[in-house]
Amino acid sequence: MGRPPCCDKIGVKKGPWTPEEDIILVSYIQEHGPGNWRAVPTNTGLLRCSKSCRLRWTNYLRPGIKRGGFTEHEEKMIIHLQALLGNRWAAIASYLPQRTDNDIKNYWNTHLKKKLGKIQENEKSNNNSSDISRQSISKGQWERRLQTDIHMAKQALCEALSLDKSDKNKTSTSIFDSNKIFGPVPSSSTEQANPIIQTSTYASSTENIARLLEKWMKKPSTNNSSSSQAGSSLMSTSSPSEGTTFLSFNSSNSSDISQSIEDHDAKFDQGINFTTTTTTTHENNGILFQDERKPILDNEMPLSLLEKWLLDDAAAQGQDGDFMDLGLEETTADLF
DNA sequence: AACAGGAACAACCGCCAGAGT
DNA sequence: GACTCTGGCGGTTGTTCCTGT
Repeated sequence: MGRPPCCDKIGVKKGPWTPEEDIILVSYIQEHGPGNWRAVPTNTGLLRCSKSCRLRWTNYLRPGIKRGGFTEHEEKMIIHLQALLGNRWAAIASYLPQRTDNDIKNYWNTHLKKKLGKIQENEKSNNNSSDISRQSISKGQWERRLQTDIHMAKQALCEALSLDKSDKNKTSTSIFDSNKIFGPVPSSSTEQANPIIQTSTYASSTENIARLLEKWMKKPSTNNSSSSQAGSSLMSTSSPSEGTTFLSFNSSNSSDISQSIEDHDAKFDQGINFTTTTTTTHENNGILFQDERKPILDNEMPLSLLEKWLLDDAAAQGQDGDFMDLGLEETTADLF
């Protein structure tokens, strides 16, 4: 009946990981690859539960993680994505390939939330009612636009897949669930206008968000990604195994590592996709590592496009401004 | 130099959906 | 179909570091 327990709670070590534990874990994953976390503690002798091993790997040891201060560019992306997606840190992190959801969550809670709070207080104290009303109007506009585009996307997909229209009445078989991805939509007349949104389920992957948003993109971006400082920040961390595509227990090869980051970022900026499990041919002290950077899925727009959309005031709106002109621009503008 | 308070971040906790048996 | 576990996620906590007094 069922699976055996992943670990017994007795004798499980808690608290900060030691460098020795990190090395053991990295060595094991290097040999067997990530996954099957249940087997990790038993096979490595680590007195950690499988969950702890997984978290340590995904949040700290995984190659390609960028640590250190967030750039202004990343801050803006997080703020916009948070406004759009809510506290769906994993979804937000999928658009910041070198950041973990935990990192983004922490950064939001410790930095950005406070910043935004202060700004909102300032706005309140200024009692700028006209701005507030304009914000709410703009927000309604982009929500409607969002729903409309979801609707259109669903229709297009239904046509493409030749779905039976009767499926629209079945919540379990419909395709999109805007509530799941975008959070509950405020009650408004748009619910009637787009009833499908209420009753659908979503394919539950962030690339779908990108697909939905793709039509808002007007032109390919030439933006530089936010990762230009990845190399320095990566190597400045204390963990012996931190790095990018390739891990090294000594950091003597930092120039190679930095170069590797830059190479990847260059591809990133050019919109060239690479996948989660791309095995690199780079060798460092005879050790091969798999590239575990977050995937750019086949149907996902290049990150830079999304960044362009997020950061370019005019990218997704007309001169009047209808989508991103939701007060956030004003709000976030004060931040920087 | 010592202390207090706040900031930053790593890690844990609890919940949930999906999958294995 | 029921039960149990895994993996993922978001929220929260605990510890360490930093800064001001």
